[in-house]
Amino acid sequence: MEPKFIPSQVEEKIYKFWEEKGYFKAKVDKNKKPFSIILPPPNANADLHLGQTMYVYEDIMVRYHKLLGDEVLWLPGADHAGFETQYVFEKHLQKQGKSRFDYDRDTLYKMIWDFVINNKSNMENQLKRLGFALDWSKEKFTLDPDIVKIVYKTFKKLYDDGLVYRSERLVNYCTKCGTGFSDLEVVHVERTDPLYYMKYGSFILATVRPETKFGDTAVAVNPKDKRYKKWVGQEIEVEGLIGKFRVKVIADEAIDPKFGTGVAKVTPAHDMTDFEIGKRHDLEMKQVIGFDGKLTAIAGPYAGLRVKAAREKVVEDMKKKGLIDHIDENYTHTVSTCYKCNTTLEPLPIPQWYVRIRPLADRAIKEIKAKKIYFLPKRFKKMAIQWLTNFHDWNISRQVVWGIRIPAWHCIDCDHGGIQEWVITDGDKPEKCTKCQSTHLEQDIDTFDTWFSSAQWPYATLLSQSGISNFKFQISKENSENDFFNYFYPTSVMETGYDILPWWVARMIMMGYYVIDKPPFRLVFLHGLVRDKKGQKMSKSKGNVINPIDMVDKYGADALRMSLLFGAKEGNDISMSEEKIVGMRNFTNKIWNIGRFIHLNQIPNPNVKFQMSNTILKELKKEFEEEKKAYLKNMKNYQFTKALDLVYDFLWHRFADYYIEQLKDDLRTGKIDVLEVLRSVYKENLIMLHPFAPFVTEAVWKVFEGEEKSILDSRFMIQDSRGFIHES
RNA sequence: GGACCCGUGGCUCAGUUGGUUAGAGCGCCUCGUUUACAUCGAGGAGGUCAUAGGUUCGAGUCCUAUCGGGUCCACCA
Repeated sequence: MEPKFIPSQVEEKIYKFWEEKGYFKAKVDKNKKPFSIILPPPNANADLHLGQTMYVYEDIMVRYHKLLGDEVLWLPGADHAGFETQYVFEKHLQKQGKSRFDYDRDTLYKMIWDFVINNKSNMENQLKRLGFALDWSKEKFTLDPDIVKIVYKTFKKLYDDGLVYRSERLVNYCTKCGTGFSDLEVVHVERTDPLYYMKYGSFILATVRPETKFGDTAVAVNPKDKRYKKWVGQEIEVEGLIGKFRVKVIADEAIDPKFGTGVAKVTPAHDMTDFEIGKRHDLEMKQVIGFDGKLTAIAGPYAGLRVKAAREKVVEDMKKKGLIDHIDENYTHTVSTCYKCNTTLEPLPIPQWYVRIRPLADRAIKEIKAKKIYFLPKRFKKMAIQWLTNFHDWNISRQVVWGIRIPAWHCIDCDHGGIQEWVITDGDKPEKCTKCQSTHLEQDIDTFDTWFSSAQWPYATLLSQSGISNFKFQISKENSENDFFNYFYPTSVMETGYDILPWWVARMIMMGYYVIDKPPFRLVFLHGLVRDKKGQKMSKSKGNVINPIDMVDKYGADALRMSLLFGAKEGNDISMSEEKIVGMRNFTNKIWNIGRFIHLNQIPNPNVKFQMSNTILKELKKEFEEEKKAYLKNMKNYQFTKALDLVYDFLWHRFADYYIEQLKDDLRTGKIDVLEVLRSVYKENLIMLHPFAPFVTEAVWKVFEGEEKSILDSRFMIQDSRGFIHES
């Protein structure tokens, strides 16, 4: 044995050994208890970041359950990450002086496909470098044909059940990224903008968006506002920049009499509230801002200007005409921005597909309250319910090429008074329009929100394992012919960062119950965010990012893994620093050297007699039993940090610093009882440590037991109250 | 406007149903290297547990308020 543990010499060899010997492969074994986790699928085109190394919690659970003797499935996957990936790819194109508009849809899709597939193995290799005991034979990609098929079927079922509908309401649209979003992707930013009090016919009213006035189709006041009562129902004439125009005065509860002058212009095409008012009063929609972020022809001479420039010009011209009463320069309000590029989002009228959320969310809330799904830490249960309670209908259409195209076709021939007839299938192009039998059908150009497919990930991945030809997609029924699915679904644990609770976890619960009538998982275990050593968020711009693979190269996977747990509580944010990883590297070396010392001295002297009466040995055995008991209790309760802490402290500061020092001479003189106790206590500690530090424990194990042996064949031996030792 | 988290030695954090002299890692100080490990060992300094009340025989731990830091949500033009 080397005097130091050198991870780079053993890690890859050991991982390959595990894979080749099938230690990570799961199969249906009804004599064993199943334990299953679906890995949150990392973005296929991106490198792993430190946040994703937190999935080490899953590896800990997985290996722990293997050592308990359970049948374990940890299923890997990759996410096509629609909009995210397209965004990255566009940056990529920009560097070459190109843009996505230089290519047609199919070409662009093919290019992104190649880009992603080329990068996908990166992410996979990085998961392997971390030692994750994933069953690679079951890996899925969100764009695998069988997964796509399941996504289509889910969509069709939702549609058939009336839970998907098409609506022309306003969507938060990013004119730079060229797509609309769901509520969750909108980032609200506080901003100080001028509030313009402008002369508007007989009124003065306040607005931050004078450039949208060309789309005004009413003026609204609160019905209880006495000041303006007499005007309600009348039409007023307004002197505008492009001539006089007439609008109705309407009364609506949405108007706050205390805001501004209590009068508001109503622009149904560009403001969420105004849109609702417009619906209530049957107002016309005039779109002033186009999808390119420029004003439309309606704006007359201002057409073609971008929003910001248009606003400045409009204000300037209004000032000249004396239409600005005064300006409040210190008005603070919140503005919706794009989470990706920070551009101010425009509410624009685009037809999109929506999921009717209430029935799905209510079911999820009911089941969570009935404790069908548990949360750790407990506080996230409350958060999940709060989220599910506040969800609005979910816009699942994205104006993005990279993704699963929505299986909806509309008929070109029968345009019923502007309302399109849609035919939804589970993927195949329909033969003809159901209304007019026309064969002129055109597919929706939009793709699904990535989260729509990820929401189905647990059941989609497991259903697909039986092969696309014979999977059964039955609602509210047992998938009785799919053993694999029935054995591992519901999965045992969903472990992920708390930051995607609403985006992903809540939606998986909704979809899992809706499609399978069972929870997708029994327990939600949420980990915290990785921060730098000062507790600040890691970001490229701050330059405080730690690349996990660099750390693995330098200190070994075990060190990195343990540094993610050490001194942190499950679910809390964790401060990371290279110093911390160094500390854990030192521990892996300590583990190695304890083994080395025992190994070097394991030559029993036949002339020395057994001395089981040795009091230090008795003490050691007693302390070890206590350690192990506490360890198992903590592991069972998902208190992994505590379990690691226990072994760290025992092995280093008790076993090595105290007991070995005390027994050193006895060991060297070849006392077999001392050797055996030290050996067995040490080996049991290796097993306990294995979920945390799989490589060094396996490496030492092989030195002790032989190259072909694996610590993964070990089982926790538990002594019950009557003193019998058996597998747990 | 609503919700959540945090405030413990220089730094980053543990402290699970309230109970002996409040812990760890790193940092710092002193000492130690003939044969497992200097990626080591022995020893040490250092904390009014944010503040003020309250419950209790007893509170870092429960309750209330205040201050300070962070996060998330929210269609007031």
